[in-house]
Amino acid sequence: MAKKVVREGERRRRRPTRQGTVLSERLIVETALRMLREHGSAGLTARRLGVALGADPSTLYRYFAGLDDLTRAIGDELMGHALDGWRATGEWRADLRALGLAIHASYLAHPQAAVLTASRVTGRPREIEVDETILGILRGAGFPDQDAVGVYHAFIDLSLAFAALDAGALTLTDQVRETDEQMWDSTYARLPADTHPHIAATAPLLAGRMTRSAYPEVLETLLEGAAARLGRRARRGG
Amino acid sequence: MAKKVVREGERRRRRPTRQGTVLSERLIVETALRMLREHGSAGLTARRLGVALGADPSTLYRYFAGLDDLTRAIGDELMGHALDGWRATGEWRADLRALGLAIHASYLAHPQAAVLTASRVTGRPREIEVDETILGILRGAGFPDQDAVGVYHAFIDLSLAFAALDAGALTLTDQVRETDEQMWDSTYARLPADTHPHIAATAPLLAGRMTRSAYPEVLETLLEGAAARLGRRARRGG
DNA sequence: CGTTAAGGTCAACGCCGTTGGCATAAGAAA
DNA sequence: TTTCTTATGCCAACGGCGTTGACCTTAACG
Repeated sequence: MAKKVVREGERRRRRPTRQGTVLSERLIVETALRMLREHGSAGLTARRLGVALGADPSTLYRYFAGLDDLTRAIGDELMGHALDGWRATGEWRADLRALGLAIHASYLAHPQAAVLTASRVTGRPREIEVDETILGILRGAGFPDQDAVGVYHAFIDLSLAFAALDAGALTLTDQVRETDEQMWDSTYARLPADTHPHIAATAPLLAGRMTRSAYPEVLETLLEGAAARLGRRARRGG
Repeated sequence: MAKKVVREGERRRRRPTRQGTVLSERLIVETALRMLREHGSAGLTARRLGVALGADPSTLYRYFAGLDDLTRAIGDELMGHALDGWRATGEWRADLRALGLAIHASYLAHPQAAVLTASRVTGRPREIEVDETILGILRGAGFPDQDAVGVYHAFIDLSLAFAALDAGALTLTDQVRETDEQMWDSTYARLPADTHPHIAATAPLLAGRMTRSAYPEVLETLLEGAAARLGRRARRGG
């Protein structure tokens, strides 16, 4: 077996597989992401990944301690994507909004991966970079450390939580998702007004709204709250 | 095979299994919840559930179309638990806060189930009951339908999203979770101040905060925002 | 150029969800 | 009470899974 995983930096011998591919951590993660996108989260298996790479499944254990370890690497890759598509403007509220939406979008672009990784602390480079960036924005905006950490915590968990929730909906098979979405028309819209007056009264509004994400609005509310706190503190002359 | 699932209401013959248990949808769901709690989400398999019930695994297919179907039923059960431990007071903000925390707590009490079900629209009775309740609170508080639906959407998705996120952390095996939590001490606290000044400056605050949920604070922020909107509308004399 | 061990392959283990076929006893009908 | 039907249980099997240990092969270092 793979007694021990060699870290990417210390890897020396790059021996091609029988089918000729030269493996690397990066190649494996990218291939896994592609498979997730194309075949869904149930579509990523060690065996299939092996076939896609042109390598024996057990070879993966030379690079990752197990699928769980691979999962962390995938999560970090998503964080990296988010950061790559973001630029600082110096205006804290706009920057946080943009970064939050970028993280959300990056995860939703790979829903299967998002579901697997959103609740993990990877401690890998790109994740750390994101955290440093957020804290920098907040402290730069004048939030005292205590508040900065509070807003950071709310911000990152909110973003990941919605990423996972919204991604979860996307990972369902087409058929199941359709069933879920039609629930608003088929079940909720037909509840009689005498037993469920409030749902009945708002059914059309619900059907129009519940199939898209509440994340942008909630994020805006959070930023609004943070701005208010910052304002109060400034006015108090803290 | 189980050609067709008989719905609970139409079930007639209650034949005991070889080992003497008399099955029912309810018994199966409760047993599944207990297994999830005791053995983790990887611990719930059709075979093990069969053993726990004293029945052949394939018998489950007489009650549920598959594990996915069982999953929905489990999710609805969690919603039921939340609602059972909640009482209305008539003060909308307190009521929503309590209900949100009850939902969050109910899901966290069964993290493995929460992860499986949080992003599903089950369309089952208890879920519908929760939705009707929330909409009732908001409309009763004077929110016009458009706003009520908006706040409802943010509220329920926020609560489920955090339930899933926080539950996700709890579903990790003890060893993995410890690794994740220690990350704040082992990795983040040791980042040098010259490369990661903001993390370095706030490391102790981070370590103290990141291992608990941000949900209560974020929920409060959301309610604050909703109250503000309601106040503005009232002052405008809407 | 010889040695070493990294990094491949192979075969096997014990799980998994699900299905088709079959047996049997619960409850309706007589 | 007996008979009949069929709901509901059981069994055996399928193909797939993650992971492991033993074994080969060859790239790279001295």
